[in-house]
Amino acid sequence: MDDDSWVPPAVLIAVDLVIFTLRESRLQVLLVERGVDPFRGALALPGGFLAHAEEDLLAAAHRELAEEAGFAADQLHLEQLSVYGTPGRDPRGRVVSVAYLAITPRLPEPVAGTDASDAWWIPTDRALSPDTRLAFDHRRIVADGVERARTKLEHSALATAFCPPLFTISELQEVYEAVWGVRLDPRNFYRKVQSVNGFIEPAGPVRKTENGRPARLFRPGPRQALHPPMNRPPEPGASERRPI
Amino acid sequence: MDDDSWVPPAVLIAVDLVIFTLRESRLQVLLVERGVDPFRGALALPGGFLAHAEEDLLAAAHRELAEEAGFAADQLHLEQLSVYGTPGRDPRGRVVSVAYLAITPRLPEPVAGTDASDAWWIPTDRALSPDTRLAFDHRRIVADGVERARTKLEHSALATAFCPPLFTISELQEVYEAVWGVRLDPRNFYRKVQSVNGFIEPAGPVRKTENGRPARLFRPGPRQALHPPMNRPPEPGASERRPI
DNA sequence: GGAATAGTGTCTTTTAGACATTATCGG
DNA sequence: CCGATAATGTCTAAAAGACACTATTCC
Repeated sequence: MDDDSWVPPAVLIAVDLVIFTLRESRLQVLLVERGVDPFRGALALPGGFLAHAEEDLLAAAHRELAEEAGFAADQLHLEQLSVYGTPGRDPRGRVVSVAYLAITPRLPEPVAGTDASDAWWIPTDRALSPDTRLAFDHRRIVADGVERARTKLEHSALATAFCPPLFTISELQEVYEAVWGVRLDPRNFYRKVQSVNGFIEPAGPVRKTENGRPARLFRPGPRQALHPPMNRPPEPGASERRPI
Repeated sequence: MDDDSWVPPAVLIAVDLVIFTLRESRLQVLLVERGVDPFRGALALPGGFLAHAEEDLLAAAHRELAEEAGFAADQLHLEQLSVYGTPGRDPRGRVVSVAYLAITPRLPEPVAGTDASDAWWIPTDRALSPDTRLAFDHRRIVADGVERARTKLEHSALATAFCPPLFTISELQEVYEAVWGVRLDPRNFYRKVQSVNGFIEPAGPVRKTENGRPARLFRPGPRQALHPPMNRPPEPGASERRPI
């Protein structure tokens, strides 16, 4: 196997961003239309190659976040999702891509300062449908991101990242319903979410108007990991419970 | 930023393996003593560079698994843990390393067919202690692996991977106690583990001897994700429960 | 018999889930 | 008043946790 002339192969490193938000009560992902040729015209996740050999992966992700989606550097929390390095995944050569997950509160219609081609918020179920053509293996990356978001909602305070700095419990419930794709009982949700340690805390006796009775406002609590976790209702598909 | 002469930087790709097992009722990790110069003499995770530019990441991990730890190719399940690519992490240059997690049942004393330098099973708490010198950022990788194993034990049937094909409920409990670092009530554990869907299933009316009453044998069930999950006791550190 | 581990039963407390009821807004 | 949403209360069923007890082996 080894001989003296062997040197390890060098490959290209890319970062891809799965940026989620909530719009129209649906989980949506930011996609850009590719203007250059591998998959020109197809939708793709924001991302790109490392700028130089000394650039940190997370720094590259933040740079792409600013360049392609107009988000200020540390405006958003980025979390590593997974790595995608199958040899054939990029026709230009061997590319290993590190995917990052980011969450943002509701934003004004299009995306702020898009540098490159146009960027759109696309509902994840539409992005994942076979009708939508996504570049590279980005359909799988989006699917992994959705799955990650779903489980993180159970065990972490991630849901508050979808909300503005002050939010009502109904708004928080909307996040859970959209990401999990289920309906939850507002009364039980109300109780549950307040019984979990430092998940959310009251933000003054302030209130807010809309249609019915004004709701109290809350802000994210100090606790990042939720104990006990939020309970995701079981999928109706599989038969649960032991036979005896 | 862009100009026509710019080309993306190429970096070296490595894979590192976090291989866990249970020995002496403790969670242990496989480490090899480095025989070559960056960190020569220090302990490190098994791993290495891609063999060639077309090698798949998972295939590279399996190859290293065989070369450095003597495990047959698909004898062990590998799962991606995380990526480590901080610019200074390898003195030889820019290296991005993909870490994989693997679990193996108890094995005979040293490691089977170690090709390279010597390999040892080291208890994770010792590997993570400041006294132990680990190469590169491998202390962090081991720490991430332990954390991953802990949470996977809650929600997946991973614990059975620590056990031989047929095992007793006590043996399974030993896994949970070692990885979580807690004591569990054998009677409640017994009930709980059997009430979770397809987690484990009885393997004939067979039995086994040791010291007291013979125990029934079980084999891993079909279910990979556990519903409901196993409950990890809360750390005694933080004050739990809402104040009112 | 005793020591040791396996397995069962029972009780109490907590939690999840279903759902009635009251409260506070804008008309 | 009505409609709408927020917030609280109440009941029931399920699950978690504590722990007594019985069962089966070896000595």
